[in-house]
Amino acid sequence: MTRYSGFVQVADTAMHPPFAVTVDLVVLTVRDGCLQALVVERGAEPYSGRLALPGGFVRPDENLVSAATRELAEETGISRSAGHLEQLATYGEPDRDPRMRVVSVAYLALAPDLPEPVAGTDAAASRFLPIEPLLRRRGQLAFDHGTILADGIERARSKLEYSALATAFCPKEFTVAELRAVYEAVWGDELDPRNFHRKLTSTPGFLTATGETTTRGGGRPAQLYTRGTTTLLNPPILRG
Amino acid sequence: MTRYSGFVQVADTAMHPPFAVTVDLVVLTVRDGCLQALVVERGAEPYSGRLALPGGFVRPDENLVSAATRELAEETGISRSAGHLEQLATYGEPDRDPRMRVVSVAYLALAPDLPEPVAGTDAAASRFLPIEPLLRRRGQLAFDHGTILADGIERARSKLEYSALATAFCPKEFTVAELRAVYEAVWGDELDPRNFHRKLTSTPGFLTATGETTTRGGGRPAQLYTRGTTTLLNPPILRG
DNA sequence: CCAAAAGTGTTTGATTTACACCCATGG
DNA sequence: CCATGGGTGTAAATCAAACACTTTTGG
Repeated sequence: MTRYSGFVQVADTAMHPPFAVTVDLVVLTVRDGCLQALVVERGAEPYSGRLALPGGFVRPDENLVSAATRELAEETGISRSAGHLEQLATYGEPDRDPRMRVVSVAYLALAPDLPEPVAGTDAAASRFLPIEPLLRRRGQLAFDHGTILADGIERARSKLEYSALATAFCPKEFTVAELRAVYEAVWGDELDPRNFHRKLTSTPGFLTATGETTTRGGGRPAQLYTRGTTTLLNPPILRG
Repeated sequence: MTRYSGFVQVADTAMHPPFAVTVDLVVLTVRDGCLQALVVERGAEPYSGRLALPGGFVRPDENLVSAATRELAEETGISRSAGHLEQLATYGEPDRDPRMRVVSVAYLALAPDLPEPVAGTDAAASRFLPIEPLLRRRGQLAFDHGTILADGIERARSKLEYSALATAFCPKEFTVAELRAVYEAVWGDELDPRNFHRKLTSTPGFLTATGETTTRGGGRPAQLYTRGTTTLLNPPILRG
């Protein structure tokens, strides 16, 4: 099988081996009290029928973030403005795709719980699944996507500890208890509601009170907040 | 100017735009009490005569770490075993190289202070320069290497805070004072020698005493240590 | 009024900081 | 014996965990 047919010819006459470049996405959300990841079922060879991460080829005149943003919108309907998007890592083992030499730039996206992937688009084939079974069977995922998924989850967990990233899983306005539920879902640990509340509200610039309250959790009305300007949390929520 | 002459033809008949893939290296060391970065002077267009980061094309059957390791050895004589090497980020703006579409995977390397780059090799053209002037004139660097360098330094600083990475700047055996000098060089801050000593020696598994002592710092002989097995430091050296 | 969740105050123990002090060497 | 840096002890200040207690809603 011909892996690729030639070399890229550039103007200075040097010859460089050609690569295809893709972006792959680890999209995480918190749903039903647990951390879930977005997967698609592959419809074509190789790995037809297997679960894979959403992603696709980078276009000739598109930068990497744009490609990731575009794929995210195409496959989930999530716009860049909600949630959070950051580069994760790049994967380039020569045999990671049996067809040809593909280097994949992986992105990590954190999104609030959405109604459902938008039907009638590519997103129809995509769905959120709890990460525990996915990680246990990571070898079943297409390509090296099991590794990419594990790396993305590890990154998300470690960044949540000492940054305001958890708010990316919440809707625009949220209560302290909703934010706490995110932390508890990500680690499985229980946190003391009272100390958690004090810690976050006493960090200046971390949360911005809207002045509105809600009773959607039951009980006494809770203050609604939006993300503040401070992104770093020092010391972190969980201590090792 | 022809940016590239064609498309990569793969066996399944799909056509994908061809990219060249390179690795670029941010190599840091502590020398003369300050953080320094390895740069080379470019000998060819584009950016001839400008300072650039060491790096080069990824070969057809080579993975990304191997390419980074190879370039590091070729340009500095540093072997993988000394120091530390990790992936930093990937840069893929369509116009970052005027010749063609190049995606560059950047690696961050931390190395102990070496005698000198090995002469008679590619390394002859490379040298360590203090990071302050380089960062001030980051716009002068070839391609987007100013951005890559800044990202690498930021990553190194933030990882040093809460991990054992600082030992990568030290020779195999080192004293607590030598390790403290690394932290002081990286941030410019002064740290209390006594509390610093207590903190590191009381973290189990962080440092391994060799039993040997040295008087190379003057004064009372200091215990020599090697890196321990524990990589994480919690809480970190510097508090925000 | 009761249950449920939000939010505050206070106690206790751990951690950090600052700095006094002793130790072991070279000159 | 003195200067130099290595290393230990300790008290005061700060911070975090645990939990009793008050507040404000819905039913």
